[in-house]
Amino acid sequence: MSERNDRQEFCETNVIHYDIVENVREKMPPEDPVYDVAELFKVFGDSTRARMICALTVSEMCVCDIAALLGMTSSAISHQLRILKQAGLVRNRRVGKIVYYSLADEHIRQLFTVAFEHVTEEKGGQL
Amino acid sequence: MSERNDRQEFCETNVIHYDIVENVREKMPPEDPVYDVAELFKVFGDSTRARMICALTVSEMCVCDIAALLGMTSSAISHQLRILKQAGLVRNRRVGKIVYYSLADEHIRQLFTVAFEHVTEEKGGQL
DNA sequence: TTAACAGTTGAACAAATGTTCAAATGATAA
DNA sequence: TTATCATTTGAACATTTGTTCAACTGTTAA
Repeated sequence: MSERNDRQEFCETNVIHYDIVENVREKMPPEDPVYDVAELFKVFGDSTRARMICALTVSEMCVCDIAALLGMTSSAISHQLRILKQAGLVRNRRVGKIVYYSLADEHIRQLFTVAFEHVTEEKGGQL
Repeated sequence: MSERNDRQEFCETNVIHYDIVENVREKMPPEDPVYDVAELFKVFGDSTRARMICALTVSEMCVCDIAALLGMTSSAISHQLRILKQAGLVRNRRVGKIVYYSLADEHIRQLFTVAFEHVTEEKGGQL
């Protein structure tokens, strides 16, 4: 996590395009939410967690079932579920010994949908 | 990156809800795109890169200016721009000594917009 | 040619991350 | 109670990752 950085090299002291830098500084979104967004994407940015989220998009599932579906140990899944829970992305409910997990927010589906559109369009980027 | 995993513990051999697991297995998106999506999110999931993308949302910028704006060295920025370039998220054009970078795709803005909505709504998640 | 400088690159290093393993909970059923 | 089992947890480990530093391109201008 990059915090403040006072280290200054060469190039940094004399900005080339002062007007552009100031313009962007004014108009770009405030710092804190950007860090939160990065944090959110970081949680999505692991293939195991991404697969778990895709699975939970279809149906509520217990730890054991997710582990079976993805071919991993319950321990590994549980660790990742904890991360998803802390990020507020999943909810859970307990029924006896079994804990069912489900998606906590509709934004998640939306983000994955747009991301899927992006990766399935074969490099047809528009300027 | 989690590849295949043949390791089986206890819980994995006897799936609790066979019907649910099979249902999800059928309906969840195919494997490969999910890995691509995770890869995309991983690129977004670093605060430096996220800040760079937010800056480029406002205006095209050169390496030096981005470094000045974010208070980092050009080297660090250049390394990250390479990652963004490889992911197909930024384009660049050279004008003399200066290299200008800009966003390559409209999906990026869209993804960040939705992500911002998510993080700014203070935990008001709907079921 | 030479000097200056924007940008890139590779090696090195510290910090963060995901999985495994073993042990511990917590709930059910005998 | 005891045994069983789904789940959680913490420590350990290997791997990945971001930044720094120094050296190197490539372009401009003297």
